[in-house]
Amino acid sequence: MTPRRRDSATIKDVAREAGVSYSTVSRALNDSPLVNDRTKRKILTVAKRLNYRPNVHAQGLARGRSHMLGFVVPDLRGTLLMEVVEGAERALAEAGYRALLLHTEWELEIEKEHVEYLRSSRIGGAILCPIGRDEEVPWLRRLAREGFPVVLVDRYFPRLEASHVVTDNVLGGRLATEHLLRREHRSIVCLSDAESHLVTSLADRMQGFRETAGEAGLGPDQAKVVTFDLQSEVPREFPTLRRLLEGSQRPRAIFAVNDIFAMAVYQTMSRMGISSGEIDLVGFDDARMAPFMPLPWSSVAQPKEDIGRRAAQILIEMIDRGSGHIVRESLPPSLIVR
Amino acid sequence: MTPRRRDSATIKDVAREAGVSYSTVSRALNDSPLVNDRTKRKILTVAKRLNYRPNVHAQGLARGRSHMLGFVVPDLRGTLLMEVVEGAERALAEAGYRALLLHTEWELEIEKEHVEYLRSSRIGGAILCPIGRDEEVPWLRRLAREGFPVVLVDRYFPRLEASHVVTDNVLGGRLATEHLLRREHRSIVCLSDAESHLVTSLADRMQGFRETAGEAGLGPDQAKVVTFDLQSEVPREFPTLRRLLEGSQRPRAIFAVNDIFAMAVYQTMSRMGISSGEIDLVGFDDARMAPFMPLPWSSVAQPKEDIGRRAAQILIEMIDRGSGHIVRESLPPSLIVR
DNA sequence: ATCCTTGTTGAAAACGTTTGTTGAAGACAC
DNA sequence: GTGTCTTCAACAAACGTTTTCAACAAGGAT
Repeated sequence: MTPRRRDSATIKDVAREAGVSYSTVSRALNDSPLVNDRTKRKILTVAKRLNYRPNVHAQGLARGRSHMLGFVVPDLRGTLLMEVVEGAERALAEAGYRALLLHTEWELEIEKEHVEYLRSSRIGGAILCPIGRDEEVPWLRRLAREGFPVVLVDRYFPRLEASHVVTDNVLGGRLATEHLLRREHRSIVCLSDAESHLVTSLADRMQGFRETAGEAGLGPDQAKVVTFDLQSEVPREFPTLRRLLEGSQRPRAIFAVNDIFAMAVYQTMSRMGISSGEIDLVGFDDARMAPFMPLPWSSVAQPKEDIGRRAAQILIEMIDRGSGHIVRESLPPSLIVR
Repeated sequence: MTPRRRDSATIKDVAREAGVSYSTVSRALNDSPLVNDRTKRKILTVAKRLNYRPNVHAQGLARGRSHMLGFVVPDLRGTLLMEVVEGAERALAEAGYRALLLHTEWELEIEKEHVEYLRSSRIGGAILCPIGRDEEVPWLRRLAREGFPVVLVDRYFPRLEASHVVTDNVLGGRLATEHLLRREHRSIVCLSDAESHLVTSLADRMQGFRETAGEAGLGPDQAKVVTFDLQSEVPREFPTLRRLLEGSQRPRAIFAVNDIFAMAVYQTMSRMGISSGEIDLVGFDDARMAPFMPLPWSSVAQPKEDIGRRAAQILIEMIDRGSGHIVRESLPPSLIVR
């Protein structure tokens, strides 16, 4: 082999310099109790002087696992994942782990590739936000079955044996609805996505809405659900919303299951000349743009960073303890009143 | 060593199964010309059948370099970096590279740690968005000097021997100003940050503004620069802006050097009851929330994804070619008129 | 004295690749 | 036949760690 530029001191350099064998150096660096304190101190001094840093590949090879993890996310453009990733990265960094960031671009095929890559590259574990709907996740199932440490965020599959951390979306829907009830509304519209039954988080928010409205004695007419499909609406015109807001008996209280919808409502109101005082609007997600709006609306804030942080903690726990113990957590959201 | 669970077939399993030595398998997998085509095909078939995937750590160790790179960014909350990272990740993934995401949290000390980590862990290279102001970057300088492949994004240091990819901010300032001039304004206010002289991107935008205004014959009174410090303003009240917009001789054309400032202007106008038709506002960054505003303003859009993509390409080039060739690129922004 | 501890160290075998070197077999010219 | 070239495959030595095992010394109990 051609000699390579030596990037950094190795364990052998330290050993030679300190006058001990390199196994002793390894032990000293890993703070093993098998090495004398004086020797340990000497070795650490030498290591620092030589600016020794371990070769992660050699460590990964010898240990059979590494301190590298993976994030697999569709993308970061939504209102949630960027902060989740940041929170997780923060917690991981504190524990000495690093994570690869892999985007699936909302493609099942790419997701599968990334997951396979993680498995085969002896990466320690992963935090996933899968795009698959429930049952179309054979590789996820395989992953879990084979004991690869995985934590799902923002999504859960009831029948999948894997840890997850999500927002308590039922509670979120409840908070939003209670807020509107507290303001004396006896008739509330819940604005949701046409495909909400496929997305557990949205379905849960609506369930919270229905439960709370029901408990308050609101009938089906007073607690209506209106769905629309943001993609298929005429760009930026939202005919569905115009229809909803037309006429004098327009709703006075709207719970939008996410802030993108709330934004659409707000924009439509503004276009139709409806003053923002006329309708009580509650969104969900506490999107970054929300507080910047001229007349910001209230929103249910997800504990985004905490989701990431908890997911990281759980993952690290699984790795360090080698436990296959499954943890399912729903973190409580909070209502931001504006 | 305790026997470990065998995660995946190794090169030796393939060799045994195919009836050849494992060095031949390695060569076949790397498509070396030193192995017969028939043998190669057979080996590839067996490898696929056994679901062989190389162990990245072993490869990294043997090759002395890896296909893992690093992103080092302050955070992703701004208007730019998230998309840059996405664009870069996309380009890297296509080329078979993966990247660790490391946040510096705007702390010099953490940045230094991350950079040191990358260097010592034999990572292949990195895309950096450093927080340091110009000369306080000794470790960056060291990195470049030692030939570690690095590409800077969104920032450049004139005296640093390192590649970078940035937006052509001078051109951006020019586009914004020309837009306002085209709309017959003979008096324009440029709203900038109090610390803009420390940030090359903002300084460049202002330079573009001054140049263009000067060429159009606007005097200092007609092309004023107003600076304010978003952090220190009374939260959400922006007294500086109120003062600016008070009175009948308020500016009719404002170029805000970023969309956060544009948002602040918009919000203040709204609070003061100034109709949005009264002032022509141009922002910078094309922030995600901009198009959602009830009356969106125009903005200079940075080629965010392209910055990431180009940075990735340059980095890969440096790594694959082993060339220390320095590439400095300014990508042109474009004006989004709304 | 012998035999166990206990504490500390070193030698050496992994971990799964890449790659320089060697050698075998066949082709071809003499 | 012998010699030289090619083509291909096997051998073996790295890469930098971790970890098992054996070794040795010092001390205490028998």
